[in-house]
Order: sequence, then C-alpha cells, then structure tokens
Amino acid sequence: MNYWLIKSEPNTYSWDDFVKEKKTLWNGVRNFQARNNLRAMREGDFVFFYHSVHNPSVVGIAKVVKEAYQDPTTEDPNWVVVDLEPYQPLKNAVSLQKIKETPDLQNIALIRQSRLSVMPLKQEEFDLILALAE
DNA sequence: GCCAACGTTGGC
DNA sequence: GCCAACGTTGGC
Repeated sequence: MNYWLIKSEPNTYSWDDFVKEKKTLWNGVRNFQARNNLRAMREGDFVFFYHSVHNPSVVGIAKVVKEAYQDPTTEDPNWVVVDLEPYQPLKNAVSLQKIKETPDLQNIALIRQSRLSVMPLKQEEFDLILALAE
C-alpha cells in the first residue's frame, strides 16, 4: 500500500467537482517526475486531494481504482492517467500553513518541491496529515 | 497581481 | 551539451 498527494486548482477541478463526477481519470500530467509517480500508483492506494492557489489545503482522500494507462487526451505515449474515485472528505481541511508548522512534515515534496503535482507520502506522513484533520 | 522557483526550449 | 530565454506553477 502506497500513499500519494495530488494537486488540483479548484478553479479548474475541485474536490466538489470530483465528488459530483464520482470517478475521474487524472489527466493532464505533463511532467516526467509526476508521471513516474502516477505509474507507481497501485489499485487501492490512497491519494490526498490538495487544492492549490486558493486557500491551499488538503481537502479529501481519493482511492486509485485503475492503474496507469495511456492518456487518452494525447497521442504522446509518454503520458499516462490513472482512474480515481472519491474515498472520503477530510473532516477539516489541512492547510499548507498547518503542514508547514508541523515539524514532522518538513520533508514532504509539497514543501520541498512546491511545483510537483503528483508526489509520494510515507505512511507516517499520511497518518499525520489525517490526524491534523481531526 | 507579483514574483520566485523551476522545467522546457532552442541557439550555438 | 551548455546555458540563456521563456513559460508555467503556485505561494503570498
């Protein structure tokens, strides 16, 4: 079991849009490092859904329901998508500010590599963010 | 809206 | 293959 975090600008695609749609293919990743992370996702993995730009915060949990396959929105074989379903919303959104204030979360890519849009999390980090949402 | 960080492109 | 220019992301 692996844990991940993906970013989305709520103006483009928000958690609410995701819940309404019930299932989505996560397309549009055009960065090799993010792509490699998508490829490493396995069915059943949990993925934090993070809103960037406006009140940046982790807002919900998604679940991987289909592993990486060719991105149907491009011919370019470099790019893949995964299918995701909403799992559950966080009781309280965990803001970027709160994450920055948490000593044990200083090493996550969200902070160290602010532009990466798909990143792995350790189980401890995932659990810690979950605890912050209580 | 500004700007820093950083990935990509293209000239040489 | 280097590196400057440029575009984009995302925090503030």
